[in-house]
Amino acid sequence: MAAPTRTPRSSWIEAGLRALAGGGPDAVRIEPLAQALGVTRGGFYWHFDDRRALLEEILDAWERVSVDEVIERVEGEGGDARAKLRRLSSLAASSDEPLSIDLAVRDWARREQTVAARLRRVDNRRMDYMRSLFGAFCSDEDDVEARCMVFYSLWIGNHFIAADHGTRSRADVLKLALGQLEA
Amino acid sequence: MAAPTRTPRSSWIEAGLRALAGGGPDAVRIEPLAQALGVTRGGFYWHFDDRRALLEEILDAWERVSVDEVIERVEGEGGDARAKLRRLSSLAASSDEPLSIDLAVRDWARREQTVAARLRRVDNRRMDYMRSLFGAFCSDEDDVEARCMVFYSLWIGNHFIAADHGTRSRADVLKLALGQLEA
DNA sequence: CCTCAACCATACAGTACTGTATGGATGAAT
DNA sequence: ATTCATCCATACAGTACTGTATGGTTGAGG
Repeated sequence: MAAPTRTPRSSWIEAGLRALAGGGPDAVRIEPLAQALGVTRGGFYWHFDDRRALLEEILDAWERVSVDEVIERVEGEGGDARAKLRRLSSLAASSDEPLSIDLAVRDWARREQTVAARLRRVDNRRMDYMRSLFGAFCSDEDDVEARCMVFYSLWIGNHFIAADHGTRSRADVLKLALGQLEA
Repeated sequence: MAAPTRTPRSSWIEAGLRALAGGGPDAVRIEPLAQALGVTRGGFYWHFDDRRALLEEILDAWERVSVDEVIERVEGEGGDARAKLRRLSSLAASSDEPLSIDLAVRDWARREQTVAARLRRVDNRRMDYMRSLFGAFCSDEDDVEARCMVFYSLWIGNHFIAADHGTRSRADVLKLALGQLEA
């Protein structure tokens, strides 16, 4: 082939993902991205048609890993459904970058139809997984659906809610709430 | 006095609130706001120092009404705690503009400390109100706290989650989940 | 009718981008 | 050594704002 890619597509997408996590879609701008990568915009337009195309690929990348990554980490260590739910909830409570992207996409989806469609696919696949976990020890279908919604709402809501809980920590309250779901 | 204000402070703030609801803080720009109001930016800088000052006042306005408005509408019609909770949840499920602002502020708070502080005040006041409602028929303090968190997470999560529920509607699932909280 | 506070329009300079055009530079493969 | 795909820098024109300066315009109160 030819020379090794110094700043390949993936670099732009990764930088874009970081910008999205940090400042939302409006913060994904080519000039700052180039600066962060230590180059000029010269190479960007060789890889991508325009900013819009990058945004699409950023969402592609997010959609591709946002479900599998989570499920793999939970399934990898075995255990029963309850153990997996506990692992899933501790994973959801962590505040790393993938989660920040998730939250940014959620807000973005409120104003862009195409983003909403992707979020819907992701949420449906995650919900399916949760259904399988709750379904393992819960026979009533209505009950499973309700528990999934509560579980997922706590997962997401935890990061969008800023309330204090007096003497208790947020983790304490989450533990209490999630305890009910395992019964 | 002098001539009546044609485009007073409040008009700019209201327009800003609408822009915030529709496109987040980055969409609150003076030039488009002026266009929406049918004027030029001329008058804006008579009322406000700069864009930042408008953003502050927008948040002031939101913070001022976002708690009281909700509580007044729930308390106004009387009934017991359970009835109030049902009214509160139906109010939270509606997708009007005040709620859009709420969601926009939540995402905004993730990247701005000053916004996070305001959100915290609002969430704490709302949480206090919910505590009083759940506390009316629920003696265990841990239980009250957990129920508040679940209730509020469903309230917020409902709008940030895009999953489908098979044959059930979102409203059905919410009803099921909230039913548990009233027991 | 005059005044003055409140408001609005216009013009200007500046910033921070966008996308396009063009001419390199680099290094593995031949 | 040459080629060629891959990547990068620079320059340009254009857009959409920002904040400032300045000089109207408007209409109720005196």
